[in-house]
Amino acid sequence: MGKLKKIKVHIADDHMVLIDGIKAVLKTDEEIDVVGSSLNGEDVIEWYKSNKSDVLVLDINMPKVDGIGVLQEFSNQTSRPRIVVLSSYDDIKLVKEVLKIGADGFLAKKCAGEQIVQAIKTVHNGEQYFSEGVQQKIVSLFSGADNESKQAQDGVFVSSITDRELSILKLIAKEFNTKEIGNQLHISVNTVETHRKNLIRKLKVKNAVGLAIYAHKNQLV
Amino acid sequence: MGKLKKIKVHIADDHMVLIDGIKAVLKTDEEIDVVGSSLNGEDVIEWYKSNKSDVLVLDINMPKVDGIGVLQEFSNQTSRPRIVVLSSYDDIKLVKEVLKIGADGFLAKKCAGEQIVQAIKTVHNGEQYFSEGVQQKIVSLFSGADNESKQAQDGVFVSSITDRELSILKLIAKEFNTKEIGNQLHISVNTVETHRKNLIRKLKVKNAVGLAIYAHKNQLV
DNA sequence: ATCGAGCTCACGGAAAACCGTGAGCTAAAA
DNA sequence: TTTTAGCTCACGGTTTTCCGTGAGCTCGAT
Repeated sequence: MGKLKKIKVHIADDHMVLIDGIKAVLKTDEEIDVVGSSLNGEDVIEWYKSNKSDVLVLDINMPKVDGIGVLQEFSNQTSRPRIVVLSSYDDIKLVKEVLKIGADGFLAKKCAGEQIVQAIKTVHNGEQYFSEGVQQKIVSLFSGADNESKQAQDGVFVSSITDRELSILKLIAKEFNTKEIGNQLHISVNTVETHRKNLIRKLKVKNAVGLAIYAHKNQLV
Repeated sequence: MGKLKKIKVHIADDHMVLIDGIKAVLKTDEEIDVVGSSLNGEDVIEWYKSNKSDVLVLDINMPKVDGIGVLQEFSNQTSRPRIVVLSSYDDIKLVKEVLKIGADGFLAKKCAGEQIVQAIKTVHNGEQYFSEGVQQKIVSLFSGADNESKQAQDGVFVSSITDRELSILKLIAKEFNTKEIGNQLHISVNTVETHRKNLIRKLKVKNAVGLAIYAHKNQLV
């Protein structure tokens, strides 16, 4: 029992049912030890100020500070845990985003419980781990013919939206209209319309409803 | 071991991680036995054609047939399991909806794992179970002064939307505009606008974006 | 048999969203 | 230092949404 140096894991998810569930699953594995858990991003950051773990299982959709925020917090720290992102959606855009800011693995929640064990061990071993559907999507992106692959990237990898656009996107997804957004941000309605226009183009949706849906799917609200 | 007649439980959720997690949690309880699980509503209905359980833990947001659909399927059956609805959102409107069509309990996913054990035992015992936040909301609705309570009900309990309105709502949430919806349903754009108007009024939102958000929050898509 | 709920449709006007296009400013990157 | 990316704003025209109001039809409940 004292022989193995267990992998210390911290779990962050706003659904306590899921945390308790994952804990119960991981308890069956001898190499893994759950040393902490958090219900929101703020608590995660707080926890790591006075504790440390080898791996962090991180949900994207959390109150206060979300998974993205936590990743950004860790991004300029030298000593940080390996991070497995947990998400309801296996959205390739989201995968790209979180990889860019320091995630080591990506696990869709639809995966079997056993996979989370595998994911933790894999990232702890210094490799990257992706659940099946994600893996396939990534591969298919780079397996296309040369001329097609560039277009495919244009189509799938969104030219990332700017900070300002993100603000507008969030407000649109909160049911505010152009005039109200302009007032809140102290900018002209014309400017808001320009941003909305660019968002619609970049995110390849048809209208404000599409933007709101995108925002909700990507847990921006 | 053979002494206790265990409570047979079936779990339905589209996230296998959650199923495996709940299974692991329930395994620690001597009175409960997980006898099956499903990843979508169709499988749930299929399973119960040749099996039975005492309690069904049912997620609302599932592909193919969602939790609502499963409840409706059970609603006119004599022999059906007690049902605990599991949902990401502790939306009082949703609670009212599922209770009306036969749910026995309502558990928000943010609850602790232990609560699911309690919920299963409670509904199996013939009582209703609600997680804390939901309980509070229900109580607060009926604890108000007489003159206020009626208004409060008007505000919180939505005058339920009709089947046709639901169809339109779903299509709006899929980014279709009025003309497209009219074509798909073979009705006039005027009619679609009427339905949309009534939806905006009934759901107390400001515009189509609000409708889309409502639809997504309530997992109608 | 009457009543109400649900679905259908129409019309007209106001408001908001949508679209293209062009352009000035600033700060950071090449 | 030149260039680029991001934020800002304007304008005119088209399309869509929003809103009130009224009305006919059907079906099931009272």
